[in-house]
Amino acid sequence: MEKIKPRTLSGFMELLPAQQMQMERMMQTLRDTYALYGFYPLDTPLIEASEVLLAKGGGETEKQIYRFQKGDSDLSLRFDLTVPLAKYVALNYGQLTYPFRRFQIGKVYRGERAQRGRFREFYQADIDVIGDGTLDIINEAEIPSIIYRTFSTLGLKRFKIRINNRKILNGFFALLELTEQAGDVMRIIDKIDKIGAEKVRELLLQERIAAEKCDEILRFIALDGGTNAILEALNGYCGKQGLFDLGVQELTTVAKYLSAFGVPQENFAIDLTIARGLDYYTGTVYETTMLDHPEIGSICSGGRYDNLAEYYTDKKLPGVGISIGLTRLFYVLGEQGYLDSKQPAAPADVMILPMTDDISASIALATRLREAGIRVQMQCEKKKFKAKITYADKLAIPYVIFMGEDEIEKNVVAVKELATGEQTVGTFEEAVQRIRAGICACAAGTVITDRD
RNA sequence: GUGGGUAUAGCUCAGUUGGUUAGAGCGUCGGAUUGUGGUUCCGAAGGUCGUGGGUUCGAGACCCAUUAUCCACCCCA
Repeated sequence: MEKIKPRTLSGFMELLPAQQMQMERMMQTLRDTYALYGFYPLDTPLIEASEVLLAKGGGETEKQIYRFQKGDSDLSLRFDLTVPLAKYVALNYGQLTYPFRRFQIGKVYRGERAQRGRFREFYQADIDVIGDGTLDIINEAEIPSIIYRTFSTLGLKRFKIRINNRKILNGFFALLELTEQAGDVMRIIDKIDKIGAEKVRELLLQERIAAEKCDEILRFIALDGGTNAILEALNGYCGKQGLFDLGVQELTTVAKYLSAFGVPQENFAIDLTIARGLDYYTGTVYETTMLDHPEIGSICSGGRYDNLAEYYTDKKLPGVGISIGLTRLFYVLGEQGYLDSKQPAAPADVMILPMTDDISASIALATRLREAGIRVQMQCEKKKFKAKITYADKLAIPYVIFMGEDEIEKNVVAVKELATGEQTVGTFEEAVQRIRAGICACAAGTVITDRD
């Protein structure tokens, strides 16, 4: 019979078992960290009615969405977690308590061309806080502190959360009478890291923006010298434009509370070039990059939006949130050699190797070990001894317990640590103790090995 | 959507200006070694060279088409 060649679609990440273990650990770290800040977990369908997902209409998302027909239904795969959140909140408005804090880790789909670090199916890990009518600015400082803790817990050190406020940019553009082109200008200046100031100037000129205004913009977004210096310089521009002044005030507050939340100076910075392409952000915007790998681009971004669910309800629902591109982050970390290989990603702590025809004693032992919280795998295939122990070795299972006639008769447990070859024979309790000690020694928190 | 590259064993790849029977490393399986793995040694299996057509006495190689895939742009996590 002709075989069909197995293949995985381009842009879809599929991992081998050991890598998947690392991915799962990373996800668990995110869940645990988010939970520390009092967020509800949320899960929503991968598929939604197209009219719901595309309520906003137009633009890139419409081109990139996976859309299909099933019977008479027009359906689409979600392309982010924010739109489903908006739908969810609008739908369950009356049953939620505000501010509503939720986190969601899930796959999203974008039908664009795959490339390095760019996937068509990928995980996003989102947190958002949604207010009913109002939402305090303090949330905009808390969010980056969660990013900080998340990345720190993962084991990353050399990253920077860059912050800006759209009101400042919009206000500034208004001062230059560029309100009409604000969206285009933002998209262009957002690229400055990648293409440089000269190119940005060219692109701005192409938008038919006067040369002196281009220079004004470039001079403004280049403001630098640390948080305090930038805030001071921004104050110099105040008093001419209401929105601008409000933005400066917000940014000042966010910067102040960021420190209070314990984010170290070296891990955040005000950066007026951060604009974010998406046009629904209205205030604070975030972008997080790895200092040693700026070419990767943003690994986490988000911001403040004033009207989450405007396409579904008249209720005003302001929010602030961030999204970590988990698949890209994982891919990039793996490629850069950051993923911790010292921690073997074993599916079990111990493998029992029965050597008798009747394996009842081995089963009983496995059950007792599992009750003690130890992950156990039994190797009961009819294979040679060598094959069985090789199996444990390949899976990086650290301990093997031999259950032969001698051990059963004397009611002892023979534990061998594969890495050292050291083998001990003792009571069940001694075995548990030894295995537990071994697991603890290598199971401390982090997933990533960062370089200082 | 635009531009460029690649397609040979399960994986990574080599294959000379077109010339007999298409190779290596890794992996897999068997053996040395039936209650002690990793190393070593010996052996084996595994390929209609992406697909279709063309040029030629002769094509894995050259040409055309097609599909897949990668990289970059657009846009984004």
